[in-house]
Amino acid sequence: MSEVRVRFAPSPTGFLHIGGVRTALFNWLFARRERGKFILRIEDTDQSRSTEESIQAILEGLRWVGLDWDEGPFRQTERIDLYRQHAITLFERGHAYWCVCSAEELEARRKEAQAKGLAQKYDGRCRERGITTPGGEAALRFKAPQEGQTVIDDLIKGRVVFENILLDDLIILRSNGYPTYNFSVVVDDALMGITHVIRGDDHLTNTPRQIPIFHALGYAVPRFGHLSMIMGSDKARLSKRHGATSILAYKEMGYLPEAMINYLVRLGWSFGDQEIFSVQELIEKFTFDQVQKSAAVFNPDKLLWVNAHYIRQGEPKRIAELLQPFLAQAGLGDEARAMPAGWMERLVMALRERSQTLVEMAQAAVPYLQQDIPIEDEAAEKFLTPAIAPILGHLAERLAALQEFTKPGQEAAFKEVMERAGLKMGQLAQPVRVALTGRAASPGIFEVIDLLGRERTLARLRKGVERAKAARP
RNA sequence: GUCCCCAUCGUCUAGCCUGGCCUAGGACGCCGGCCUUUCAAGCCGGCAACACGGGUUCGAAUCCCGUUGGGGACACCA
Repeated sequence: MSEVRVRFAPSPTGFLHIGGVRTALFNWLFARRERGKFILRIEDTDQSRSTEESIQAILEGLRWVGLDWDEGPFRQTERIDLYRQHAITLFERGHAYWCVCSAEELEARRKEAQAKGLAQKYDGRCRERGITTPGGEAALRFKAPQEGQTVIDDLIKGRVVFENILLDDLIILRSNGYPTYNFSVVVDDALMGITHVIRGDDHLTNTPRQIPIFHALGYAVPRFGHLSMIMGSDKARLSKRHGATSILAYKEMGYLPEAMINYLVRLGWSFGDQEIFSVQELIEKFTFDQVQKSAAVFNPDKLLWVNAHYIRQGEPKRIAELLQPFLAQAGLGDEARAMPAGWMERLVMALRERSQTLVEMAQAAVPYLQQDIPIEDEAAEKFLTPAIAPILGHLAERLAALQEFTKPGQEAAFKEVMERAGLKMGQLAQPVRVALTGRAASPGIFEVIDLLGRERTLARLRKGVERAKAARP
């Protein structure tokens, strides 16, 4: 049984987007499950549009989501000679011919054909010219078969049949000596021993163009699997118009890589009713026959839910580490680092049930890290009233008098103050919450006290008393 | 225009291959409730779909044909 070899072959003409990551993920999962190889190949033969920056963004994006590759990254621009050699071989064997039609002529003919409602296909006028050594600019065209059918037994779509009469004589070598996509892919897939070509749906019609090239070159044809596209809420193909589509943008928005993986895999693949999968589980369970044939709409709300799930379930220590850059961005990096060991983990445990992203968590962390906190007007108006001032003052006294500043003592203090004032927990806790955090919503009040510690708790409580006294009745 | 792919709640999907167990299940979101020191989380409940039309069959979400709708491809881009 030969080894499974799959590849992810992005073109570096922009950032790595969500759809690309999903394609890479399905390839990677299949490779890992089959104990095969996952190969990374950069298709940068478009000189004018490829950038080094894009290449780096692709590598960084893949690393972030944990899709490690076994071979590569190979770059097609470093393999140009290989393509030329193969192209010449094809010419020598009579499978290709020189074409001297200019790009302008071709464009004009194409437009004319379109206007007349005819097939937009090369008319083959250079096919029989038998040019052996082109004088000026010339491109090499592949002689596509014009009879019979090309059948694909697709891993996902099933049997797909194309009539060869529809096949165009594709240019395989441009007049500038560079190979075109449909040719370099075939040469690389063949030479790299790719056994399964798993790629986007948009390549399905390229497949019947590529298969004859494999044949002409005398190489084995790999198996193909075409994944459906991911669309935006307007059912149009996902693009910049739909907001963040770069995988790294999600990192910056505070999403966890495992959440991205989990969400993306469920976009088109399923395992019964299960929603949450660890990567290990995915490797064990992933199969192509559970991959959906139809396109899927990207749903940001569900991604958010998955992310919140992983924030809640994650190791507090790790979440705390991942949170650090977001705190730094909020100007609280130094404060966070100054906290005693284990404190950040307690903070994470207190905030994780209320944070859907790390950005949200960083915002929620402000009252516990910042020295002076603003008190939201609406919250103060509602809860820091003159009537509550003496009661808060009393609570501050009781807390200050505690021998040990621990939860049982704090609870006793609250209880005593409540009884004396004839208040219920909610009536006391809300004003305290506003005084301590400046907000009307927060983790449990004793968790807040624990995070703030004795000094800050007492200071903020006293400050709250002043604010309450000064409030309009 | 030509060719190709696709079609279950608003969205992701189970079920379809191997018709009856489907008065179509789960998840996100939404609505209501419970819990409760707030907000969440959690739990319980609700709303909501087999695109349409023919066939095949005792019986079709499931098989076949057509229609409609959506997507993709038709470059010296990838």
